[in-house]
Amino acid sequence: MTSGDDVKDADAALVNGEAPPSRHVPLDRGRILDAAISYIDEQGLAGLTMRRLGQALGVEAMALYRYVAGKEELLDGVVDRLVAGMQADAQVLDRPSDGWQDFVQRLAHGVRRVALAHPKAFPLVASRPPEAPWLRPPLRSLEWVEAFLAGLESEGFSDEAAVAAYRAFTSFLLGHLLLEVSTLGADLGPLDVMEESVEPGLEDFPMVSRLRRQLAEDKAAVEFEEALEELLNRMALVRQEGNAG
Amino acid sequence: MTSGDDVKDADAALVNGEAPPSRHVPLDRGRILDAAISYIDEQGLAGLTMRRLGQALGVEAMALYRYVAGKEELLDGVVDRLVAGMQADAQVLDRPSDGWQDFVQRLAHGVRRVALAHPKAFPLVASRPPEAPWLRPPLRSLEWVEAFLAGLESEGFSDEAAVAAYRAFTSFLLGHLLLEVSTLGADLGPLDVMEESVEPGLEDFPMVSRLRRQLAEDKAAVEFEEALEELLNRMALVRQEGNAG
DNA sequence: ACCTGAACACCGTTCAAGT
DNA sequence: ACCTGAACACCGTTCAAGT
Repeated sequence: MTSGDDVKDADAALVNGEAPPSRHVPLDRGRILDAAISYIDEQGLAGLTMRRLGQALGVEAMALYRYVAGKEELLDGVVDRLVAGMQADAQVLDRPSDGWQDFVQRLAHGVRRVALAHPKAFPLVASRPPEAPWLRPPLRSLEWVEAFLAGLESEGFSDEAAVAAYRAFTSFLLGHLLLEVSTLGADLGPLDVMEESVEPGLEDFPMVSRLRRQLAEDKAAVEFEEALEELLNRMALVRQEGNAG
Repeated sequence: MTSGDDVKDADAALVNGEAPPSRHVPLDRGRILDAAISYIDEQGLAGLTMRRLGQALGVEAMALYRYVAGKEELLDGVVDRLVAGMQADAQVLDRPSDGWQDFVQRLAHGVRRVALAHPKAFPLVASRPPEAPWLRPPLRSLEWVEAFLAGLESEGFSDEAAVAAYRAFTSFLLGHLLLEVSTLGADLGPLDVMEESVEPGLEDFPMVSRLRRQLAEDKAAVEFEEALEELLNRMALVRQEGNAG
Protein backbone atom coordinates (compact mmCIF):
# COMPACT_ATOMS: atom_id res chain seq x y z
CA MET A 1 0.00 0.00 0.00
CA THR A 2 2.18 2.74 1.33
CA SER A 3 5.37 2.88 -0.58
CA GLY A 4 8.06 3.95 1.80
CA ASP A 5 9.30 6.77 -0.35
CA ASP A 6 11.41 9.28 1.37
CA VAL A 7 9.81 12.47 2.48
CA LYS A 8 11.96 15.44 1.95
CA ASP A 9 11.49 17.10 5.30
CA ALA A 10 10.99 15.73 8.73
CA ASP A 11 7.27 15.97 9.10
CA ALA A 12 7.48 12.35 9.99
CA ALA A 13 4.75 12.41 12.59
CA LEU A 14 2.02 12.17 10.00
CA VAL A 15 2.61 8.99 8.18
CA ASN A 16 0.43 7.64 5.49
CA GLY A 17 -3.06 7.42 4.21
CA GLU A 18 -5.06 10.56 3.93
CA ALA A 19 -3.43 12.88 6.33
CA PRO A 20 -6.02 14.91 8.16
CA PRO A 21 -5.47 18.64 7.91
CA SER A 22 -2.15 19.12 9.55
CA ARG A 23 -0.58 22.26 10.75
CA HIS A 24 2.61 22.38 8.82
CA VAL A 25 1.79 20.77 5.53
CA PRO A 26 0.60 23.67 3.44
CA LEU A 27 -2.36 23.40 1.15
CA ASP A 28 -1.83 22.77 -2.51
CA ARG A 29 -4.03 22.87 -5.53
CA GLY A 30 -4.18 19.13 -5.98
CA ARG A 31 -5.33 18.53 -2.45
CA ILE A 32 -8.00 21.18 -2.81
CA LEU A 33 -9.32 19.68 -6.03
CA ASP A 34 -9.36 16.18 -4.59
CA ALA A 35 -11.21 17.43 -1.55
CA ALA A 36 -13.73 19.15 -3.81
CA ILE A 37 -14.33 15.93 -5.73
CA SER A 38 -14.78 13.99 -2.51
CA TYR A 39 -17.14 16.61 -1.23
CA ILE A 40 -19.26 16.46 -4.38
CA ASP A 41 -19.25 12.67 -4.29
CA GLU A 42 -20.54 12.70 -0.74
CA GLN A 43 -22.68 15.81 -0.45
CA GLY A 44 -23.62 16.64 -4.01
CA LEU A 45 -22.71 19.50 -6.25
CA ALA A 46 -25.21 21.89 -4.74
CA GLY A 47 -23.66 21.48 -1.31
CA LEU A 48 -20.20 22.50 -2.38
CA THR A 49 -19.27 25.84 -0.94
CA MET A 50 -15.96 27.60 -0.61
CA ARG A 51 -16.54 27.88 3.09
CA ARG A 52 -17.51 24.25 3.57
CA LEU A 53 -14.66 23.07 1.38
CA GLY A 54 -12.25 25.07 3.51
CA GLN A 55 -13.76 23.49 6.58
CA ALA A 56 -13.27 20.03 5.13
CA LEU A 57 -9.61 20.91 4.68
CA GLY A 58 -9.28 22.34 8.15
CA VAL A 59 -8.82 25.86 6.90
CA GLU A 60 -10.80 29.04 6.46
CA ALA A 61 -12.37 29.55 3.05
CA MET A 62 -10.17 32.53 2.34
CA ALA A 63 -7.08 30.35 2.35
CA LEU A 64 -8.29 28.59 -0.80
CA TYR A 65 -7.96 31.72 -2.85
CA ARG A 66 -4.20 31.39 -2.77
CA TYR A 67 -4.53 28.28 -4.95
CA VAL A 68 -7.69 28.74 -6.96
CA ALA A 69 -8.86 31.93 -8.59
CA GLY A 70 -12.47 31.52 -7.51
CA LYS A 71 -15.28 29.05 -7.44
CA GLU A 72 -15.68 28.87 -11.21
CA GLU A 73 -12.02 28.17 -11.64
CA LEU A 74 -12.26 25.56 -8.88
CA LEU A 75 -14.94 23.73 -10.83
CA ASP A 76 -12.87 23.90 -14.00
CA GLY A 77 -10.04 22.37 -12.02
CA VAL A 78 -12.32 19.59 -10.85
CA VAL A 79 -13.23 18.84 -14.45
CA ASP A 80 -9.59 18.80 -15.49
CA ARG A 81 -8.77 16.43 -12.69
CA LEU A 82 -11.59 14.06 -13.59
CA VAL A 83 -10.51 14.09 -17.21
CA ALA A 84 -6.94 13.40 -16.15
CA GLY A 85 -8.28 10.48 -14.15
CA MET A 86 -9.88 9.11 -17.29
CA GLN A 87 -6.59 9.25 -19.10
CA ALA A 88 -4.66 7.50 -16.39
CA ASP A 89 -7.32 4.89 -15.97
CA ALA A 90 -7.87 4.07 -19.60
CA GLN A 91 -4.26 4.47 -20.60
CA VAL A 92 -5.58 6.41 -23.48
CA LEU A 93 -2.18 7.60 -24.51
CA ASP A 94 -1.24 4.09 -25.46
CA ARG A 95 -1.55 3.53 -29.14
CA PRO A 96 -3.82 0.79 -30.42
CA SER A 97 -2.25 -2.64 -30.03
CA ASP A 98 -5.15 -4.99 -30.68
CA GLY A 99 -6.89 -3.13 -33.46
CA TRP A 100 -8.85 0.09 -33.42
CA GLN A 101 -12.01 -1.54 -32.09
CA ASP A 102 -10.21 -2.59 -28.96
CA PHE A 103 -8.69 0.87 -28.72
CA VAL A 104 -12.06 2.61 -28.86
CA GLN A 105 -13.57 0.11 -26.43
CA ARG A 106 -10.80 0.80 -23.97
CA LEU A 107 -11.39 4.54 -24.14
CA ALA A 108 -15.13 4.21 -23.81
CA HIS A 109 -14.90 2.01 -20.76
CA GLY A 110 -12.29 4.25 -19.20
CA VAL A 111 -14.59 7.24 -19.43
CA ARG A 112 -17.52 5.22 -18.19
CA ARG A 113 -15.59 4.01 -15.16
CA VAL A 114 -14.82 7.57 -14.12
CA ALA A 115 -18.42 8.63 -14.67
CA LEU A 116 -19.70 5.82 -12.47
CA ALA A 117 -17.07 6.49 -9.84
CA HIS A 118 -18.20 10.12 -9.57
CA PRO A 119 -21.82 10.24 -10.64
CA LYS A 120 -22.51 13.53 -8.94
CA ALA A 121 -19.48 15.24 -10.40
CA PHE A 122 -19.75 13.91 -13.92
CA PRO A 123 -22.46 16.34 -15.05
CA LEU A 124 -19.84 19.03 -14.56
CA VAL A 125 -17.70 17.42 -17.22
CA ALA A 126 -20.69 17.48 -19.50
CA SER A 127 -22.01 20.93 -18.85
CA ARG A 128 -19.10 23.33 -18.52
CA PRO A 129 -18.88 25.13 -21.86
CA PRO A 130 -15.98 23.82 -23.95
CA GLU A 131 -12.99 26.09 -24.36
CA ALA A 132 -12.58 25.20 -28.00
CA PRO A 133 -14.77 23.53 -30.58
CA TRP A 134 -12.35 20.60 -30.81
CA LEU A 135 -12.76 19.81 -27.14
CA ARG A 136 -16.19 18.26 -27.03
CA PRO A 137 -17.39 16.94 -23.71
CA PRO A 138 -16.78 14.55 -22.16
CA LEU A 139 -13.36 14.34 -23.90
CA ARG A 140 -12.23 17.70 -22.61
CA SER A 141 -8.48 17.66 -23.06
CA LEU A 142 -6.12 18.06 -25.95
CA GLU A 143 -4.33 14.89 -24.89
CA TRP A 144 -7.55 12.93 -25.23
CA VAL A 145 -8.46 14.28 -28.63
CA GLU A 146 -4.94 13.97 -29.97
CA ALA A 147 -4.69 10.36 -28.80
CA PHE A 148 -8.08 9.50 -30.24
CA LEU A 149 -7.39 10.97 -33.66
CA ALA A 150 -3.82 9.69 -33.86
CA GLY A 151 -4.91 6.24 -32.75
CA LEU A 152 -7.54 5.98 -35.44
CA GLU A 153 -5.33 7.33 -38.20
CA SER A 154 -2.61 4.88 -37.30
CA GLU A 155 -5.25 2.22 -37.92
CA GLY A 156 -6.16 3.39 -41.37
CA PHE A 157 -8.76 6.08 -40.79
CA SER A 158 -8.70 9.07 -43.11
CA ASP A 159 -8.89 12.62 -41.75
CA GLU A 160 -12.58 12.78 -42.49
CA ALA A 161 -13.32 9.40 -41.02
CA ALA A 162 -11.37 10.17 -37.85
CA VAL A 163 -13.17 13.47 -37.34
CA ALA A 164 -16.55 11.89 -37.97
CA ALA A 165 -15.68 9.13 -35.52
CA TYR A 166 -14.68 11.70 -32.94
CA ARG A 167 -18.02 13.46 -33.20
CA ALA A 168 -19.98 10.25 -33.03
CA PHE A 169 -17.93 8.96 -30.11
CA THR A 170 -18.46 12.07 -27.99
CA SER A 171 -22.19 12.22 -28.64
CA PHE A 172 -22.50 8.59 -27.76
CA LEU A 173 -20.58 8.91 -24.51
CA LEU A 174 -22.34 12.06 -23.42
CA GLY A 175 -25.83 10.74 -23.99
CA HIS A 176 -25.32 7.36 -22.41
CA LEU A 177 -23.22 8.34 -19.45
CA LEU A 178 -25.25 11.37 -18.51
CA LEU A 179 -28.39 9.32 -18.56
CA GLU A 180 -26.82 6.52 -16.58
CA VAL A 181 -25.36 8.87 -14.03
CA SER A 182 -28.59 10.81 -13.63
CA THR A 183 -30.32 7.70 -12.36
CA LEU A 184 -27.67 7.40 -9.67
CA GLY A 185 -28.88 10.56 -7.99
CA ALA A 186 -26.85 13.17 -9.75
CA ASP A 187 -28.07 16.25 -7.99
CA LEU A 188 -29.07 16.23 -4.38
CA GLY A 189 -27.23 15.17 -1.30
CA PRO A 190 -29.52 13.30 1.06
CA LEU A 191 -31.85 11.69 -1.40
CA ASP A 192 -34.91 9.87 -0.28
CA VAL A 193 -35.34 6.40 -1.66
CA MET A 194 -38.20 6.32 -4.06
CA GLU A 195 -41.49 4.83 -3.05
CA GLU A 196 -42.48 1.51 -4.49
CA SER A 197 -46.11 2.47 -4.32
CA VAL A 198 -48.18 3.40 -7.31
CA GLU A 199 -47.39 6.81 -8.67
CA PRO A 200 -50.29 9.25 -8.66
CA GLY A 201 -52.05 9.72 -11.93
CA LEU A 202 -50.30 6.84 -13.62
CA GLU A 203 -53.64 5.27 -14.45
CA ASP A 204 -54.15 7.89 -17.15
CA PHE A 205 -51.16 6.54 -19.00
CA PRO A 206 -51.85 2.93 -19.84
CA MET A 207 -48.69 2.22 -21.81
CA VAL A 208 -46.39 3.63 -19.17
CA SER A 209 -48.17 1.87 -16.38
CA ARG A 210 -48.21 -1.43 -18.25
CA LEU A 211 -44.52 -1.19 -19.13
CA ARG A 212 -43.52 0.21 -15.76
CA ARG A 213 -41.34 -2.72 -14.87
CA GLN A 214 -39.48 -2.84 -18.13
CA LEU A 215 -38.98 0.90 -18.19
CA ALA A 216 -37.57 0.93 -14.67
CA GLU A 217 -35.27 -2.02 -15.23
CA ASP A 218 -31.63 -1.07 -15.06
CA LYS A 219 -30.22 -2.01 -18.41
CA ALA A 220 -27.55 0.65 -18.45
CA ALA A 221 -24.61 -1.72 -18.73
CA VAL A 222 -25.88 -3.86 -21.60
CA GLU A 223 -27.36 -0.82 -23.26
CA PHE A 224 -23.95 0.78 -23.20
CA GLU A 225 -22.25 -2.27 -24.64
CA GLU A 226 -24.78 -2.69 -27.39
CA ALA A 227 -24.73 0.93 -28.39
CA LEU A 228 -20.95 0.91 -28.35
CA GLU A 229 -20.98 -2.13 -30.61
CA GLU A 230 -23.32 -0.27 -32.96
CA LEU A 231 -21.01 2.70 -32.93
CA LEU A 232 -18.06 0.51 -33.83
CA ASN A 233 -20.00 -0.91 -36.75
CA ARG A 234 -20.79 2.53 -38.02
CA MET A 235 -17.19 3.59 -37.60
CA ALA A 236 -16.06 0.57 -39.56
CA LEU A 237 -18.30 1.62 -42.44
CA VAL A 238 -16.99 5.17 -42.42
CA ARG A 239 -13.46 3.85 -42.30
CA GLN A 240 -14.04 1.73 -45.39
CA GLU A 241 -15.64 4.58 -47.27
CA GLY A 242 -12.56 6.62 -46.58
CA ASN A 243 -10.33 3.90 -47.94
CA ALA A 244 -12.49 3.18 -50.95
CA GLY A 245 -13.09 6.78 -51.96
CA MET B 1 -63.06 29.33 -21.93
CA THR B 2 -64.15 30.68 -18.62
CA SER B 3 -67.89 30.68 -18.37
CA GLY B 4 -69.27 33.54 -16.35
CA ASP B 5 -70.25 31.36 -13.48
CA ASP B 6 -70.83 33.28 -10.36
CA VAL B 7 -68.39 32.57 -7.63
CA LYS B 8 -69.98 32.51 -4.29
CA ASP B 9 -67.23 34.14 -2.37
CA ALA B 10 -64.26 36.27 -3.15
CA ASP B 11 -61.54 33.68 -2.89
CA ALA B 12 -61.55 33.34 -6.62
CA ALA B 13 -59.24 35.64 -8.55
CA LEU B 14 -59.46 33.02 -11.24
CA VAL B 15 -57.10 33.87 -13.96
CA ASN B 16 -58.43 33.97 -17.46
CA GLY B 17 -56.21 34.93 -20.33
CA GLU B 18 -54.53 38.27 -20.03
CA ALA B 19 -57.33 40.33 -18.60
CA PRO B 20 -56.12 43.31 -16.61
CA PRO B 21 -58.76 43.45 -13.95
CA SER B 22 -57.66 46.21 -11.66
CA ARG B 23 -54.58 48.16 -10.82
CA HIS B 24 -51.54 45.92 -10.96
CA VAL B 25 -52.26 42.70 -12.76
CA PRO B 26 -51.47 40.12 -10.14
CA LEU B 27 -48.67 37.70 -10.68
CA ASP B 28 -49.32 34.15 -11.66
CA ARG B 29 -47.20 31.05 -11.93
CA GLY B 30 -47.14 30.98 -15.70
CA ARG B 31 -45.93 34.53 -15.96
CA ILE B 32 -43.19 33.84 -13.44
CA LEU B 33 -41.99 30.74 -15.29
CA ASP B 34 -41.99 32.53 -18.62
CA ALA B 35 -40.04 35.38 -17.13
CA ALA B 36 -37.54 32.91 -15.70
CA ILE B 37 -37.05 31.31 -19.10
CA SER B 38 -36.56 34.69 -20.73
CA TYR B 39 -34.11 35.66 -18.05
CA ILE B 40 -32.09 32.48 -18.56
CA ASP B 41 -32.16 32.96 -22.33
CA GLU B 42 -30.79 36.45 -21.97
CA GLN B 43 -28.57 36.37 -18.90
CA GLY B 44 -27.70 32.74 -18.46
CA LEU B 45 -28.62 30.24 -15.81
CA ALA B 46 -26.03 31.44 -13.33
CA GLY B 47 -27.48 34.95 -13.41
CA LEU B 48 -30.97 33.85 -12.39
CA THR B 49 -31.80 34.96 -8.90
CA MET B 50 -35.05 35.19 -7.03
CA ARG B 51 -34.36 38.84 -6.39
CA ARG B 52 -33.47 39.66 -9.97
CA LEU B 53 -36.40 37.67 -11.30
CA GLY B 54 -38.70 39.64 -9.06
CA GLN B 55 -37.15 42.83 -10.34
CA ALA B 56 -37.75 41.72 -13.94
CA LEU B 57 -41.41 41.30 -13.02
CA GLY B 58 -41.64 44.62 -11.21
CA VAL B 59 -42.03 43.03 -7.84
CA GLU B 60 -39.98 42.22 -4.77
CA ALA B 61 -38.50 38.74 -4.63
CA MET B 62 -40.64 37.79 -1.68
CA ALA B 63 -43.77 38.07 -3.77
CA LEU B 64 -42.70 35.11 -5.86
CA TYR B 65 -43.03 32.75 -2.92
CA ARG B 66 -46.76 32.95 -3.15
CA TYR B 67 -46.57 31.08 -6.48
CA VAL B 68 -43.45 28.97 -6.31
CA ALA B 69 -42.26 27.00 -3.33
CA GLY B 70 -38.63 28.01 -3.73
CA LYS B 71 -35.88 28.26 -6.25
CA GLU B 72 -35.57 24.52 -6.82
CA GLU B 73 -39.25 24.25 -7.47
CA LEU B 74 -39.01 27.25 -9.79
CA LEU B 75 -36.40 25.43 -11.87
CA ASP B 76 -38.55 22.32 -11.96
CA GLY B 77 -41.35 24.50 -13.22
CA VAL B 78 -39.12 25.89 -15.93
CA VAL B 79 -38.30 22.36 -17.05
CA ASP B 80 -41.98 21.42 -17.10
CA ARG B 81 -42.75 24.47 -19.17
CA LEU B 82 -40.03 23.76 -21.68
CA VAL B 83 -41.19 20.17 -21.99
CA ALA B 84 -44.74 21.37 -22.48
CA GLY B 85 -43.40 23.62 -25.22
CA MET B 86 -41.93 20.59 -26.93
CA GLN B 87 -45.26 18.85 -26.88
CA ALA B 88 -47.15 21.75 -28.31
CA ASP B 89 -44.53 22.36 -30.94
CA ALA B 90 -44.10 18.80 -32.10
CA GLN B 91 -47.74 17.87 -31.72
CA VAL B 92 -46.45 14.78 -30.08
CA LEU B 93 -49.86 13.73 -28.93
CA ASP B 94 -50.90 13.16 -32.50
CA ARG B 95 -50.66 9.56 -33.46
CA PRO B 96 -48.48 8.51 -36.36
CA SER B 97 -50.10 9.28 -39.68
CA ASP B 98 -47.25 8.80 -42.14
CA GLY B 99 -45.56 5.82 -40.62
CA TRP B 100 -43.53 5.50 -37.47
CA GLN B 101 -40.37 6.89 -39.05
CA ASP B 102 -42.13 10.15 -39.75
CA PHE B 103 -43.57 10.07 -36.24
CA VAL B 104 -40.15 9.69 -34.60
CA GLN B 105 -38.64 12.31 -36.89
CA ARG B 106 -41.35 14.75 -35.88
CA LEU B 107 -40.68 14.19 -32.20
CA ALA B 108 -36.94 14.48 -32.58
CA HIS B 109 -37.14 17.73 -34.46
CA GLY B 110 -39.65 19.12 -32.01
CA VAL B 111 -37.29 18.54 -29.11
CA ARG B 112 -34.37 19.92 -31.07
CA ARG B 113 -36.27 23.09 -31.92
CA VAL B 114 -36.93 23.78 -28.26
CA ALA B 115 -33.32 23.06 -27.36
CA LEU B 116 -32.05 25.50 -29.97
CA ALA B 117 -34.60 28.11 -28.97
CA HIS B 118 -33.39 27.99 -25.35
CA PRO B 119 -29.80 26.82 -25.44
CA LYS B 120 -28.99 28.17 -22.01
CA ALA B 121 -32.02 26.62 -20.38
CA PHE B 122 -31.86 23.24 -22.07
CA PRO B 123 -29.14 21.81 -19.83
CA LEU B 124 -31.67 22.10 -17.05
CA VAL B 125 -33.92 19.66 -18.86
CA ALA B 126 -30.98 17.32 -19.09
CA SER B 127 -29.56 17.60 -15.62
CA ARG B 128 -32.42 17.75 -13.14
CA PRO B 129 -32.69 14.28 -11.69
CA PRO B 130 -35.66 12.38 -13.13
CA GLU B 131 -38.61 11.80 -10.83
CA ALA B 132 -39.12 8.29 -12.07
CA PRO B 133 -37.03 5.84 -14.06
CA TRP B 134 -39.49 5.96 -16.93
CA LEU B 135 -39.03 9.68 -17.35
CA ARG B 136 -35.63 9.85 -18.96
CA PRO B 137 -34.39 13.27 -19.98
CA PRO B 138 -35.00 15.05 -22.19
CA LEU B 139 -38.48 13.45 -22.49
CA ARG B 140 -39.52 14.40 -19.00
CA SER B 141 -43.26 14.04 -18.97
CA LEU B 142 -45.69 11.19 -18.78
CA GLU B 143 -47.51 12.59 -21.80
CA TRP B 144 -44.35 12.36 -23.87
CA VAL B 145 -43.50 8.83 -22.88
CA GLU B 146 -47.04 7.61 -23.24
CA ALA B 147 -47.35 9.13 -26.69
CA PHE B 148 -44.01 7.72 -27.78
CA LEU B 149 -44.77 4.19 -26.65
CA ALA B 150 -48.35 4.19 -27.86
CA GLY B 151 -47.31 5.62 -31.19
CA LEU B 152 -44.76 2.89 -31.80
CA GLU B 153 -47.01 0.07 -30.66
CA SER B 154 -49.76 1.28 -32.95
CA GLU B 155 -47.18 0.88 -35.72
CA GLY B 156 -46.35 -2.69 -34.93
CA PHE B 157 -43.67 -2.46 -32.25
CA SER B 158 -43.71 -5.05 -29.51
CA ASP B 159 -43.41 -4.06 -25.86
CA GLU B 160 -39.74 -4.92 -25.87
CA ALA B 161 -39.03 -3.11 -29.10
CA ALA B 162 -40.88 -0.01 -27.96
CA VAL B 163 -39.00 0.14 -24.68
CA ALA B 164 -35.67 -0.40 -26.41
CA ALA B 165 -36.54 2.32 -28.87
CA TYR B 166 -37.42 4.66 -26.03
CA ARG B 167 -34.05 4.14 -24.40
CA ALA B 168 -32.16 4.60 -27.62
CA PHE B 169 -34.15 7.67 -28.56
CA THR B 170 -33.51 9.47 -25.27
CA SER B 171 -29.79 8.70 -25.28
CA PHE B 172 -29.55 9.95 -28.81
CA LEU B 173 -31.39 13.20 -28.11
CA LEU B 174 -29.53 13.92 -24.91
CA GLY B 175 -26.09 13.42 -26.39
CA HIS B 176 -26.64 15.34 -29.57
CA LEU B 177 -28.65 18.22 -28.25
CA LEU B 178 -26.52 18.81 -25.18
CA LEU B 179 -23.44 18.90 -27.33
CA GLU B 180 -25.03 21.20 -29.86
CA VAL B 181 -26.36 23.52 -27.23
CA SER B 182 -23.09 23.64 -25.34
CA THR B 183 -21.40 25.19 -28.35
CA LEU B 184 -24.00 27.95 -28.33
CA GLY B 185 -22.68 29.25 -25.03
CA ALA B 186 -24.70 27.28 -22.58
CA ASP B 187 -23.36 28.62 -19.35
CA LEU B 188 -22.23 32.20 -18.97
CA GLY B 189 -24.05 35.40 -19.62
CA PRO B 190 -21.76 37.91 -21.26
CA LEU B 191 -19.55 35.59 -23.22
CA ASP B 192 -16.47 36.81 -24.96
CA VAL B 193 -16.16 35.86 -28.58
CA MET B 194 -13.38 33.40 -29.01
CA GLU B 195 -10.10 34.50 -30.45
CA GLU B 196 -9.29 33.43 -33.97
CA SER B 197 -5.60 33.41 -33.13
CA VAL B 198 -3.58 30.27 -32.61
CA GLU B 199 -4.32 28.55 -29.34
CA PRO B 200 -1.37 28.26 -27.01
CA GLY B 201 0.35 24.91 -26.88
CA LEU B 202 -1.50 23.54 -29.86
CA GLU B 203 1.81 22.80 -31.58
CA ASP B 204 2.31 19.84 -29.27
CA PHE B 205 -0.78 18.21 -30.72
CA PRO B 206 -0.16 17.70 -34.41
CA MET B 207 -3.39 15.90 -35.23
CA VAL B 208 -5.60 18.42 -33.52
CA SER B 209 -3.77 21.33 -35.04
CA ARG B 210 -3.87 19.80 -38.51
CA LEU B 211 -7.57 18.98 -38.26
CA ARG B 212 -8.45 22.20 -36.50
CA ARG B 213 -10.68 23.44 -39.28
CA GLN B 214 -12.61 20.24 -39.66
CA LEU B 215 -13.03 19.84 -35.94
CA ALA B 216 -14.33 23.36 -35.53
CA GLU B 217 -16.72 23.15 -38.45
CA ASP B 218 -20.34 23.33 -37.40
CA LYS B 219 -21.85 20.13 -38.62
CA ALA B 220 -24.45 19.88 -35.89
CA ALA B 221 -27.45 19.91 -38.22
CA VAL B 222 -26.30 17.25 -40.66
CA GLU B 223 -24.79 15.25 -37.84
CA PHE B 224 -28.17 15.24 -36.15
CA GLU B 225 -29.97 14.16 -39.30
CA GLU B 226 -27.50 11.39 -40.05
CA ALA B 227 -27.49 10.04 -36.55
CA LEU B 228 -31.28 10.16 -36.47
CA GLU B 229 -31.37 8.23 -39.72
CA GLU B 230 -29.05 5.66 -38.17
CA LEU B 231 -31.29 5.42 -35.14
CA LEU B 232 -34.32 4.83 -37.34
CA ASN B 233 -32.48 2.02 -39.09
CA ARG B 234 -31.64 0.37 -35.80
CA MET B 235 -35.22 0.79 -34.62
CA ALA B 236 -36.45 -0.83 -37.80
CA LEU B 237 -34.28 -3.85 -37.09
CA VAL B 238 -35.49 -4.16 -33.53
CA ARG B 239 -39.06 -3.85 -34.75
CA GLN B 240 -38.60 -6.72 -37.20
CA GLU B 241 -36.99 -8.90 -34.57
CA GLY B 242 -40.00 -8.37 -32.40
CA ASN B 243 -42.33 -9.42 -35.18
CA ALA B 244 -40.26 -12.39 -36.25
CA GLY B 245 -39.56 -13.74 -32.77
C1' DA C 1 -55.87 38.84 -1.54
C1' DC C 2 -51.58 40.29 -2.69
C1' DC C 3 -47.31 42.47 -1.85
C1' DT C 4 -43.42 44.63 1.04
C1' DG C 5 -39.83 45.64 4.87
C1' DA C 6 -37.10 43.92 7.91
C1' DA C 7 -34.55 40.23 9.43
C1' DC C 8 -31.70 35.84 9.41
C1' DA C 9 -28.35 32.61 7.95
C1' DC C 10 -25.37 31.82 4.49
C1' DC C 11 -22.71 32.89 0.21
C1' DG C 12 -18.27 34.46 -2.76
C1' DT C 13 -14.63 37.49 -2.54
C1' DT C 14 -11.25 41.39 -0.93
C1' DC C 15 -7.71 42.97 1.82
C1' DA C 16 -5.16 44.36 5.65
C1' DA C 17 -3.32 42.10 9.42
C1' DG C 18 -1.40 38.30 12.00
C1' DT C 19 2.16 34.41 12.61
C1' DA D 1 5.08 32.28 2.98
C1' DC D 2 0.79 31.05 4.41
C1' DC D 3 -3.39 31.76 6.78
C1' DT D 4 -7.15 34.50 9.36
C1' DG D 5 -10.64 38.27 10.82
C1' DA D 6 -13.33 41.54 9.49
C1' DA D 7 -15.93 43.48 6.04
C1' DC D 8 -18.85 43.98 1.74
C1' DA D 9 -22.32 42.93 -1.53
C1' DC D 10 -25.40 39.62 -2.58
C1' DC D 11 -28.13 35.34 -1.89
C1' DG D 12 -32.63 32.32 -0.48
C1' DT D 13 -36.20 32.32 2.64
C1' DT D 14 -39.45 33.62 6.78
C1' DC D 15 -42.88 36.27 8.72
C1' DA D 16 -45.30 39.99 10.52
C1' DA D 17 -47.10 44.02 8.69
C1' DG D 18 -49.10 47.00 5.26
C1' DT D 19 -52.72 48.03 1.58
